[in-house]
Amino acid sequence: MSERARRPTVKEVAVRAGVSPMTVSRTLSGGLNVKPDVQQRVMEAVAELGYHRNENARSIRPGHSSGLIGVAITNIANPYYSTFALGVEEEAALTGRRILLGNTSEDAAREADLVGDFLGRRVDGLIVVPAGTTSAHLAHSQNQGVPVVLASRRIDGLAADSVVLADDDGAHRGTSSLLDRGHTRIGYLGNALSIFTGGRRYAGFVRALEERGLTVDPQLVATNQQTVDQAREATRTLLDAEHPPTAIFCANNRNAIGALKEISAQLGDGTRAPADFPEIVSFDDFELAELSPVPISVIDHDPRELGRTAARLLLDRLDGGERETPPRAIELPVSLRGVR
Amino acid sequence: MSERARRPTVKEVAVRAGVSPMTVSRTLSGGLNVKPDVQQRVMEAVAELGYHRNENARSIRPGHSSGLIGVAITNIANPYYSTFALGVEEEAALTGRRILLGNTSEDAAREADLVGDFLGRRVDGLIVVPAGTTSAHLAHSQNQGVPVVLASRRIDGLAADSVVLADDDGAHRGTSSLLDRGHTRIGYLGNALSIFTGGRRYAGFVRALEERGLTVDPQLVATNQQTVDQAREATRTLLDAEHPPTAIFCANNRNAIGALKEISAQLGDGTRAPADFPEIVSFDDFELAELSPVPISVIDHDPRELGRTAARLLLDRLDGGERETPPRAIELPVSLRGVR
DNA sequence: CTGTTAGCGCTTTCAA
DNA sequence: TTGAAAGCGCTAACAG
Repeated sequence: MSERARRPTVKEVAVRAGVSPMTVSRTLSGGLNVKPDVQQRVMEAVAELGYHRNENARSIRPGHSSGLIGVAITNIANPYYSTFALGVEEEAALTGRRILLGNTSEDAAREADLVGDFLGRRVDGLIVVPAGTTSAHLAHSQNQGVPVVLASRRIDGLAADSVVLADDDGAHRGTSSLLDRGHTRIGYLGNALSIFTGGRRYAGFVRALEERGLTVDPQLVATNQQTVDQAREATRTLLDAEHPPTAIFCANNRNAIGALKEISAQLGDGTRAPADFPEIVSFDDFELAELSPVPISVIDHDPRELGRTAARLLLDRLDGGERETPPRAIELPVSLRGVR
Repeated sequence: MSERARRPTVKEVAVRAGVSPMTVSRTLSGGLNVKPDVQQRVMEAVAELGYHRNENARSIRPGHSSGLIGVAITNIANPYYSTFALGVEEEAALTGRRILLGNTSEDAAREADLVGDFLGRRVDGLIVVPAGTTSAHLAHSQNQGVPVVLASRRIDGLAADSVVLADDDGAHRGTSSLLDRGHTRIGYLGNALSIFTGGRRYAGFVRALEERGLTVDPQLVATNQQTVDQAREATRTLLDAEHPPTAIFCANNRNAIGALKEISAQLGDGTRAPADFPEIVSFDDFELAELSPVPISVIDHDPRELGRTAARLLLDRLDGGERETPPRAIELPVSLRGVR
């Protein structure tokens, strides 16, 4: 590809500038105690050779860190998480740090692998949307002085900083708003109850019903949809039931979108009107919710801010005085918003 | 956070296992020429200490590489690019490599910074959705033996592998389909023509019109929308014109979504029917397109596959025999699909 | 089968 | 203001 397919080192820069490697190093770290004209020469050599300090070599020296933050996400392709990642990236970039990104596909074993790999790469810290409920790998990271921040989901028994949403409150308010509008048969579509958000949102849903003296009809509850297609399938089952719900609470955007797709498809045959279909409440806003053929409200929150907050918690531990403080558990508020 | 906030090294593992560092190293690299029982002891020490090889230290040794791929994307939060990133991540993970992710926000200077940083971290290669038309930083990367793959957009004058979409063909087919249905006043919403995809898609649009003896009406063309809100604004202008278009070609999902949002909002006042609004063709499929109040077709393609292809091109250079072959330019086909 | 030596690229410490 | 030495964690190459 080129005559010189090697990356220059301090030594080469030094030779070219006619100085010692130390002078190059000093110049590159601010130029303290280096004569201006020498600095000049060094910088020229750097430019001519296209030299970049080897950060990996630097990071193995005592005291130095890698400037890397490991981010383990369950599904990068979900706009919610990718926006989250953007928030992390932005905040990390402010401190000159970079993001090492890994996708866990909601698989705890993969997550553990990933964390091990991240530790091997000497990340300064970890931001994790945990896929499982085991925390050995994360506790291990902390034991080695690599702080962990949990985002969106917490893990019982792991003393780590965390940012989560007001899942219970949001689900409660969303469900209550449906009850206020007179609904009594309310369906529930969500991810597994064993997942932190799944369990909490379901709890809020149930609490709202029980406050009004209603009990949950198991026929109307489906809680294992991870993808839009699965959600759509579950919606079909709900709609085809003998007594279909008049409203559906969707615990996340995957499920809400699946529901809308199914409703829209069934409307397509022209035999029924939008009023024949349940109204929707979705935990998570999403693009084009306003095109819904049925009334929809969303429990809104800002994934980017979630990412920023997670990053700030971590950076506090790394750069701030928060080395040894007890874990902080932040719960970000959500807001209920009628979309149509 | 813990008593032992230090990361163990080979040496400590060696001491604990009662062997030399070399034996630890050998055991960890497959155990060739190490007695099984010694391996056993080493692995126990590794587990007890929670040891992870320092990849940064390994990577500075001659011949060894960092196992990192730098990915520079213009906007991670765009579902299109995050799905692209997923494709890259998946393919990279197959070779044990990780993704170093940076967001350029469509800013060429930031991209150059990012690339410099990536080189400093000794990435094995770079996958870039270029934000600008300058390529010095990328050529520089290649000169140092760090291959570059361009995705979605190419840069004139840079001899690098690339995967792009059949932009011209897709836009041509989409526009032609509108013409086939009798439209003659077709609006155009897109990103800047100076952006690779923007220019190519516009060219396909124009070509389709000209083939039918039509010329472009500048009043109906808006080409500087980067965000959904900007697209919505541009749509309003188009719809409010004296002779609004009867169809709109949207050059990407941001613009299509903005158009749908504006149309949906204007429908909300109840004074007009869907038939009063233009039909849409969108380059890029997107979630919930089928909820469109007006007929819509999409020019469909798979961003995940784009990511995978980009990664494969890069990995070929890294692991395969493709070190010195001339650049390969791949153009992925797209398909026109009526959504509603 | 195992250990010693040396050196990757860099920078802290010490000496000049 | 500059340089030489030493060592960060790791592992080829060479002994044994």
